[in-house]
Amino acid sequence: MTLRLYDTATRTLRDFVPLQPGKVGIYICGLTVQGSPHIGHVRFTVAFDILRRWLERGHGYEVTLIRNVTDIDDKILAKSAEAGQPWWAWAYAHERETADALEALGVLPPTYEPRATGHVPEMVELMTTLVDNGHAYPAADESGDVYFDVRSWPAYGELTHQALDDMAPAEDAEPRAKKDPRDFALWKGAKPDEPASATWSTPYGAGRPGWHLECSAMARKYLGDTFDIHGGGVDLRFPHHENEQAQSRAAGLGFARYWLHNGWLTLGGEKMSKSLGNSMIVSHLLQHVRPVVLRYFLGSTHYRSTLEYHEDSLREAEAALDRIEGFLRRAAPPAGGFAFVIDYPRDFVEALDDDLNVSGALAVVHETVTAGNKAIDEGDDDAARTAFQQVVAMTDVLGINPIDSRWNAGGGPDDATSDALASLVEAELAARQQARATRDYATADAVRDRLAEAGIEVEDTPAGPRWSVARPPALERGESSSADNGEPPDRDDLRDGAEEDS
RNA sequence: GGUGGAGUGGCCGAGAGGCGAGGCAACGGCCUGCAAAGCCGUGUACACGGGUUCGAAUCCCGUCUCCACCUCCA
Repeated sequence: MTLRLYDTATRTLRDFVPLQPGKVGIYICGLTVQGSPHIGHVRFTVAFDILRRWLERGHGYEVTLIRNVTDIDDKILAKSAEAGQPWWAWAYAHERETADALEALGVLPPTYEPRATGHVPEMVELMTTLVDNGHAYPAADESGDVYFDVRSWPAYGELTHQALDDMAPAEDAEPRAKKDPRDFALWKGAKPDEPASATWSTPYGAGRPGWHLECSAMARKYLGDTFDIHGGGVDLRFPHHENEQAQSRAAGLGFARYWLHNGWLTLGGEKMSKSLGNSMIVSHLLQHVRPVVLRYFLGSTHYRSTLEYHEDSLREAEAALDRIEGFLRRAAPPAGGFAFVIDYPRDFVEALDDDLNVSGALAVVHETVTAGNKAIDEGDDDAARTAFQQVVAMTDVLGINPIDSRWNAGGGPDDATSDALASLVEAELAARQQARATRDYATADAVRDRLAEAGIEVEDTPAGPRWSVARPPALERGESSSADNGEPPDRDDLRDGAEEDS
């Protein structure tokens, strides 16, 4: 089977053929660690995590995944100054928070996660190449800025299919010494009010890197001059990715062979932004909902589509996931286990190979769950076991296997406590069974009610009663907005849309 | 002005000329002492107007609406 991916550079579905057989290099633009990530910020990590898992598990590729951390930029400097902290402390705190959120969501760590500030020499080298070959120039004023000369690169605009003359020129707050208003900064000269720790010296003066240059330099360092896939959110297509490609190719590098861009998470039909307050911050939301439920929601639709979040989204995700989990627990393998065979249903493979159609893949998961439940009802152990294996294999690829120990590790009672609880519940259930045997249903139901009050759910099955500790339901209706009560809005909430940050 | 994306049933969401993806919700049934879980069934969905076709949600023409990007947003 061939994996086909939609390449936004050519706007076509292309067969994926890696540069080197058996290996795939992927660069994804990571987050600028200027604040706490909201769920819109992390959608792309789930989307590309599924791509990575499918390349590895479905196709056997060895994947090198690079996701950078932009740990210096205007907003980090501004916000840290406002908070009275060093910029690097501010950046690191949010880098940690982001990493924790992604870890909670089961996003596999990238092969390398380079920080921009750790790669200044590589950036300066790239910049020097561009100045030397005439595609970049130091600003004529004394600003210390270095600009890319878009007029010197006829292919500029190629990635996003725009003609240079049709682009609206930037309305800079302060006029800059650019040859063309569309020239973009490779390097930003140091400003007097900025901390000295935020500047590095270069042949063109002291300053700090521009955003675009970072990614070109880091992609080259870890993936080579030419690599397979470059991914990111659609908003990064222009200017960021256009600029990356222009500067890298102008420097003689092949750069990315396929471009993948993911769609938005929307709320009320509009792009999620920070003006929502804190309710959508991943760490806040995870106080109310299991990580696997949020992961299911974020990964439930095609990566290029917008994904609409509404107040019932997480409850729907939880219900769907509970159905899958219910089947896996019903079909739990014998204590001794069995030889596990990875066996993806054909339709599942076709769905994911078709530009990662996760909705189609999830449909196969649910159909397999239905077939498995039916097999259990009919006592067809072989069919039930096959379905069990398939559902585990498929949900592992999507990162939503509800019985994966990663979702259940930590936070629970220790073994001794669990054992004690089990003996108490089982004593109660034995009494209830005895009552049921003598048709004393009042007593039997009283036991069940008592257990329910303690948070123990009981289900009668042909094999006898089963019990489990009930979970609190995901996010009650409206809770997402009330979660913010009493908290002052972010400063950004008070600004207009042009200042929205993400 | 330029460049993209999108309008599918109560909701979320795939699909892309003929067979109603899937999930959530709802209703009915089977099973159950009763529940729960599970299974079975129930919907006449494709923004609007034309056209092509034996057949259009899907192709063509036109219209409307929404969203995004256009120099540091995932």
